[in-house]
Amino acid sequence: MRKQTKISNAVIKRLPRYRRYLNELRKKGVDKISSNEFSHLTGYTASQIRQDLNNFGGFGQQGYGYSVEGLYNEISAILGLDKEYKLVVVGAGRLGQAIVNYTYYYKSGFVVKGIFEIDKNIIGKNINGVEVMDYDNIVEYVENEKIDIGVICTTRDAAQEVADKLSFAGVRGLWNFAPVDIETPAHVAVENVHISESLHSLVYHMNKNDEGTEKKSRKK
Amino acid sequence: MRKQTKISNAVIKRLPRYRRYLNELRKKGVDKISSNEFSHLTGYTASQIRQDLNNFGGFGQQGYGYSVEGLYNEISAILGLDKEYKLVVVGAGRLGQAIVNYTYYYKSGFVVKGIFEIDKNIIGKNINGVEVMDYDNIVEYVENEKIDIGVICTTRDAAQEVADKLSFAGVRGLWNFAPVDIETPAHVAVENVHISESLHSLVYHMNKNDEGTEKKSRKK
DNA sequence: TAGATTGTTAATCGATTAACAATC
DNA sequence: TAGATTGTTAATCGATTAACAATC
Repeated sequence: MRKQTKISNAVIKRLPRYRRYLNELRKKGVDKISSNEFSHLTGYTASQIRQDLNNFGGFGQQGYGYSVEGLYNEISAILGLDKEYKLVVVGAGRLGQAIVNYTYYYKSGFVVKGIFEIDKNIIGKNINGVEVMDYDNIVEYVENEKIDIGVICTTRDAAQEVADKLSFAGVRGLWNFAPVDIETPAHVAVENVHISESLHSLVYHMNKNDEGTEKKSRKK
Repeated sequence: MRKQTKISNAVIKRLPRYRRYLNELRKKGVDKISSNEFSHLTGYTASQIRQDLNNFGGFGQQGYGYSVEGLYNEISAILGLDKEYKLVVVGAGRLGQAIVNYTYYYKSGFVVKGIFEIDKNIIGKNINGVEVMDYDNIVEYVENEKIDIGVICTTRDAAQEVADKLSFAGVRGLWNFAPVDIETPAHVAVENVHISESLHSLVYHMNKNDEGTEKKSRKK
């Protein structure tokens, strides 16, 4: 069904970014864009944009460009963002709460069905309209509610065990925020988000910027 | 001073990961490791590990391997994680709170000095021991306290303006969580963290996993 | 010393960019 | 039609892997 079976991950990582810019154009009422204009906007070369898109099909029209709305929809479909996904969050700490909140506001298509906790003091409470439930009941819940994605907002030490439980219960994907690399069976996709690593790389670039410019670094 | 002036970003992005694994080894009391053993642990090839490290110097010893503690310290120094950084967070919503919390627990070397808000109802409160201050006073504060890093936890629409203000006030780096790509002057480093993009890529891989396996996807 | 493992050069692989014919 | 811009092939560039001599 696909033109090629193997599409490189570098390409996949660019699609959400293309989509984000297309969404903004769409909201501004722009209805067509050329790869060249899109290049200026996104910072990717026109060649790369066309190359990337043509992994999935010819979405443009020669002499005209791409339909903003059309391309937005195509990319959404490629990523699977034209469907709805049910999530559970494990861990009701500030990070878990932020994710619930974030998903609630920004992400149509993603519905947080429940938050699971081991702390009995929090169980039964309500975060942004989502019930905090007992972690002991998570397997049953995930099975019954046919949950698609588990979001891991636990400590590092608990994360792999939670991942195993969720995989066993039948989730199709894990979105992990604990600072470990989670391992999953082949049929369960996983995305390990290491927020602190981006901070480390920021610090590296900060210090590199300053190299040899110590004198003029801070005005006043 | 550096062996090469230009080290590729791909290399830099791997360093925090190396460092994380080294830290775990260190805590377990392991004191030496070969590139081959480290390869099994991290998933990178031994060749790549040695290649990466030799961008910065010869940290190993032939016939022996690398000192875990020593390499951990070297990588920390390369990244600049042997110094302290003062941060301010802009936006005291759940995301801002989560970052304060996160930084508080996980990240020695990063001190959140203040959180800035426009909402008068929140100003004056206290989050994890950090005072919520009036956004109107941010430039003065950043200048006086010599803040290194600004963390942007605002809405998309406010983000660039906040970035401009912080850059003007003299921060050396911006860690941006708003769903836009922030632009900064050349002397201000920036890391745009797009959490939702990792969710999109997770969804792609989830659906790809399921392709042609619809029949056997969910047991029971 | 012999064995092990690094540091480093050379070979391969993959991803990006350039070029241009196809076509709207 | 002429002009513009895509889709796609070919060329280039960079990053990863393999190989091995240096050396602890």
